Amino acid sequence: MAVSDNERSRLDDAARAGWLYYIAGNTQDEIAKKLKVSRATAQRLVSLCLSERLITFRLEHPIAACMELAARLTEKYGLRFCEVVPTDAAAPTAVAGVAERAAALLEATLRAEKPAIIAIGTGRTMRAAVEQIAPMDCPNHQVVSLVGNISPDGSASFYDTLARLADLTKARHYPMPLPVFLASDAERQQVMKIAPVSRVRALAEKADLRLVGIGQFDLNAQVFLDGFISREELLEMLRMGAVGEVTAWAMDADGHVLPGGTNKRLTSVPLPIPAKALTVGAAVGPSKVVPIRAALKGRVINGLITDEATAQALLKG
Amino acid sequence: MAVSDNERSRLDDAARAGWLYYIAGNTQDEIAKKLKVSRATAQRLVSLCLSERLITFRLEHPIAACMELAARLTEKYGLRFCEVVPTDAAAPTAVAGVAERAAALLEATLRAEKPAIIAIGTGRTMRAAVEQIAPMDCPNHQVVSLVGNISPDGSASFYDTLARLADLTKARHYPMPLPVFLASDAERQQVMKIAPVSRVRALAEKADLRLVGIGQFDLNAQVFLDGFISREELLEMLRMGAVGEVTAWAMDADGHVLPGGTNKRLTSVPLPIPAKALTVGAAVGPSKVVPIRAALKGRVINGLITDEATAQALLKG
DNA sequence: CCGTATGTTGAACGATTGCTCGCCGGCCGA
DNA sequence: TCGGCCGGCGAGCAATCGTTCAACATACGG
Repeated sequence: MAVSDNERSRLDDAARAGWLYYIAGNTQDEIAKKLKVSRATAQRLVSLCLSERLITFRLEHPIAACMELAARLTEKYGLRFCEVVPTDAAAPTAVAGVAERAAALLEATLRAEKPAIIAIGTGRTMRAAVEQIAPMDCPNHQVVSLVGNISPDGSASFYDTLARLADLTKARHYPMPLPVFLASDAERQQVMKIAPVSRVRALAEKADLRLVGIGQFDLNAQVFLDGFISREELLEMLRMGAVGEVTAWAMDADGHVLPGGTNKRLTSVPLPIPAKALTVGAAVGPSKVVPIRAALKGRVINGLITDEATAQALLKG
Repeated sequence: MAVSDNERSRLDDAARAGWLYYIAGNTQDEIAKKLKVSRATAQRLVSLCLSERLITFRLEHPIAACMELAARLTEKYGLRFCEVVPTDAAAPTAVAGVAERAAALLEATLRAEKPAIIAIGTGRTMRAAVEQIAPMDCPNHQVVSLVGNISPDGSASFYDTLARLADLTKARHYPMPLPVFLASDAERQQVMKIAPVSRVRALAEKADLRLVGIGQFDLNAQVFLDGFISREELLEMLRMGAVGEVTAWAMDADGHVLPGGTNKRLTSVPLPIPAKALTVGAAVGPSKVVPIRAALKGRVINGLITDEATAQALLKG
C-alpha cells in the first residue's frame, strides 16, 4: 500500500510537472521551486510524465500535402477513412506518426457515447498505437482480439496489445485464447467450436471498428521472424504468390487471401471480403507498399493510416 | 492570394515542424535540416505551431483538472498560493486531502533554513493538517496562535492545535492565553494590554505564513455549536449579514469584517485587510463555498487550499 | 529611381534542458 | 547485524533551445 501510495504520488507529481511544463509553460526551474524539488528531479518528473504517457500531443492542423494525398487515396481505393502523416525522412519506417493517428482513432471511438466493439490486430504499429492512448474510463465498450495471443512456445507472455488497451481504457476485453497457428486444419476446425473461441469470433464479427497492422510477406515476414511458421512454409507461401498479411492472413498481390498453406492452420478471425465494418490498416515504409496495395485492392481494408512517402508510392502503382 | 498561400504554407511548415518536434521527437536542428531552413527558423516554426495552437497537449490525469482550477482561481482572485486537490466523491466534505496539502505547506515552511514565524488558526481542518505533519526538529522557527485557546467553560483542554504542532516540530510556540470571546469590548480592550497577549499579537503580525480555516456562519457555525456565542448573538450577526468567519472574525458576503456584534468581544488577532503576509485559507465542502468566496473577495486571504468541487463552485460565482 | 518602412533571416550568445556520474539511504540476503 | 545492492538524488557538463541583433529582402510611397 505504501508502495502504491508512493507510486501514486510520484505519478501525481509527474502529472503536475507535465502540466506546469507543457500547459502552463513554466521552466523546469520554476517547476522545481513550485514542487519543492531539485531541478534535476523536476526534469525527471517531466520526462516521466512523457514516458508514462500521462500527456499526449495532438496535431490539429491538417497539413495540405497530406490532406491531398489522403483525398487521392480515398478516391482511388474507395476508402471510408484515410489519414496521411508527414514522413520523417531520417526514419522512414518510424511508427510514431501513424501510431498517434491510430490512437486518435481509437480514442475517438472509445469516447463515443454509444457502446462500441473494437477489434484489434497485432504488430509493432498496433502496440505503439495503444501505448499512445491516454488512460480513460470506458467500461461500456468492448475490445476484442483478431489474432491468437499464444506464441509458438506456448507462452502468452509476449507483449499483449489487447490487454494493455483494456488496461488503459477499462473496457471489457476478449483476447483470442489460442495459438496464432495450430498444427493442422483439422485441429483448427475442432478448436473453433469451443465456446470461448466462437464467442470471441462472433464478437469480432460485430465489431464497429477493426484496426489492423499490415505486414510484408517475404523473408522478413513477422510470422517467420517470430518463428510462427517455418522457412519451408514461408517459401511455399511465396510460391503461391503471398506478398503481405493482415492479422497473419497471407494475401497475394491482388489482396486475395490464399486458400492454402499456413492460412489453413491460422486461428485469426476471418477477414470479410470486401470489408464491411470500418477496417483500418496502419503501416508505413517502403517494404509495406506492396502489401498495403494488395490489402487495398482486395478490399481487405477500407481505411488507411500511413505516411506521405508511403502514400505517394501507393498512388504511383 | 499569394499572401494566403504563403500564410498557408507557413502554417503547413509550422505543423510539420511541430509534428517532427513533439510527435517524432526530432531536435530543432534535425527539423531545420529536413525542412531546409536554419535552426532559428525551425525554432520559429515550432513556436508558431504552439502559438497558433496547431498542436495541443492533453494531460489525462485527475490532477490536470485540479491544476487548471487552481490556475483559474489564482487568476480570478489574484492569489499568491493555490492548491486544488481531487474531490472524494464519496465524502465531499472530507478534509484529508486539503489537510495533507496544508501539512505540506507547513512542512515546507518549517523545513526552510530561514527562521520563520507561522501563525495558525483553529478548526477541524487545521487540526487534521497538524496531525499529518511528520515529526521534525525546528527549534529556530516560531509558531503562534491567532485565536484564544480557552473555551467558554474556562478549560484549555480541548484539542489544542498549536500545542500539537509545537510538540511535533519542537518549534517555540506562543498560544493566545485568552478565551476566544470575552464578556465585552471594554474587557477586551483591557486584556489586550497585558504583556503576554500583546507579545503574541505582535508576533502574529510579523508572521511569514498564516494558515487558517474558513468557517460558515449560519446555524451550524462552529462558534455557535461550541457554545462560544448564544443563539441570539448568532441571529443578530446573521441579520448584520454574516456569512462566514476566519479565526472567528465574522464577515459579510463581500468579506468585510463586521464592525459590531460578537466581533467586538473577540480576542483573535486582527486580520490585516488586504492580507499582507501569505495568508492561506483551507476549507472544503458546499457549505464553505459562500464563506470562502467572501474571504477571497475581501482579500482576507491571499492563498487557498480546497478541493475540485469547491473550486468549481467558487469559479461559478 | 530612391529612400524608407516593414518583415524575415541566420549568427551569436545566454538560458534551459537532458544526461552522466558519484553519493547516499533504504532494503535484502547472508 | 552487517555488507552489498538498488533506486533515487543532486552536481556538473554538454547539448539543445530561445532570443537578440544586425543584415538583408521586399513593398510602397514619393
